[in-house]
Amino acid sequence: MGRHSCCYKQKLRKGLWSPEEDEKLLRHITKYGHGCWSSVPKLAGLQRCGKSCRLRWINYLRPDLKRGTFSQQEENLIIELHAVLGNRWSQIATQLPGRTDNEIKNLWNSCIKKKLRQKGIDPNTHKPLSEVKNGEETEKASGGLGGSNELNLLKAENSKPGFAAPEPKSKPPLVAAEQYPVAGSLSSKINSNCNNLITPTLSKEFFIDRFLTSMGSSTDSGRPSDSVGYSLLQQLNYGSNAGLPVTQNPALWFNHNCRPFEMNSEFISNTISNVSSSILSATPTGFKPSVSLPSDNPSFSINGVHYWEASTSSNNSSSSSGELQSNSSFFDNNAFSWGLADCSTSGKEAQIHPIGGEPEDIKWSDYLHTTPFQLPSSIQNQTPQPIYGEIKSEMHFTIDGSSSTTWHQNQRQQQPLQSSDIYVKDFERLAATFGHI
DNA sequence: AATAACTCCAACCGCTCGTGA
DNA sequence: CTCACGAGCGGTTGGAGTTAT
Repeated sequence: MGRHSCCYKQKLRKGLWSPEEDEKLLRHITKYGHGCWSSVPKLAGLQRCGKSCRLRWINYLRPDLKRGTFSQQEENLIIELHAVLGNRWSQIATQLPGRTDNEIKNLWNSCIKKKLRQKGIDPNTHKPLSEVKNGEETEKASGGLGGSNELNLLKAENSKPGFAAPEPKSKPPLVAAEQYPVAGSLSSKINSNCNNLITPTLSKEFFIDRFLTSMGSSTDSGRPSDSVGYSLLQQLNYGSNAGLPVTQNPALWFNHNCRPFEMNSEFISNTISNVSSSILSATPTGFKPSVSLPSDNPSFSINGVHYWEASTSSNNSSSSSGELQSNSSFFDNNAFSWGLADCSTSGKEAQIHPIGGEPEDIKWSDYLHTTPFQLPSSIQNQTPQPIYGEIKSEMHFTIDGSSSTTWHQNQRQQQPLQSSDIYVKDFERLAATFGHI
């Protein structure tokens, strides 16, 4: 394919961006917005292609970027999301406000992968390495689909007319419950639920895949694609294993595109408002299917089917499948610490440490259980910094380029935002994602 | 001190998808 | 329907910085 057409027209600069270029791009976008990216370099007076400008803006200049090293919690979230989403970096990035897909991808490739391998976990499949090896041998021996009954069944099922196979860009890996207690509980739960609802033979990967595919199509139609929604599915406990009145008709749960409840942002947001003790104090209106969410009633209904909301027990992530699940987000459950070394430290300094206990380790449950009017005082008192001032203060460059060395050093010494600032942004993003801002 | 090896990450490349003519 | 174009995504690379020898 070669260079993009725009790059042929004139000799365009490549490589690292200079402070002057950053300044030009920042100034232009601040003033006019980016509009059509291909016209940005021309209008901003840059010898770059639009694509390069876009990338620079998204990955570096954008004002809402969180800078600095990834927290342990962020790392854990990435691992967990990767277990579910695979290499869908952009989707993973949507769950880490202020982080870019590129940043996450780099972290994964340079750091997390290595750590997982050291822990004996295959980063691609999230299974124990020994198991993966055995699996590969089995696959070689059987030839093709690895001799998996689930996969063979899936193959057979997919060959039926009108039963389109999921075709994700990159197939989400299997989730090893024993490795990731929380993610494992997710998949086993959806597996359990799907098995009960549809057929005991279809694999959990199949449903996860299909669900993710449908979530992907949500993105396509302008709605947020969101694994929080996915987690909420789990938390909703809409399966028969809880002794709930569920239909045996799978179509009510997954349509042929496997879009549960025609889940949309309104649904998710209202679900959150229920699950999180009315974080957004929203009255559910105008979404379908109907979800009635009386705030003072520990139950809710979807399409007329009534469900009971379990009491929150954030400490028990290993509750048996027969119990009502915690209604807190699975992100709450920090029981899934693998004791990975902190990426922010060098190999020498790397230490195994548990998650939690750090002041900045605010939990998703803190989002969900804190209304916008009841934010922690540290957050309430936080005065948002002027976004562009923030960028400039970090750059410290001069127009004449005389301090480019300093500028480059500063690039490497990006200071993390105040955690409370970060979480305010996180909260805003969460709310925005779910359509309440 | 020199330099080889390694790490990290910004940026590029190739591709797909969506949209409008 | 087809084509052209732009946006966006994920994989890969190049180079700057760091560490080891």
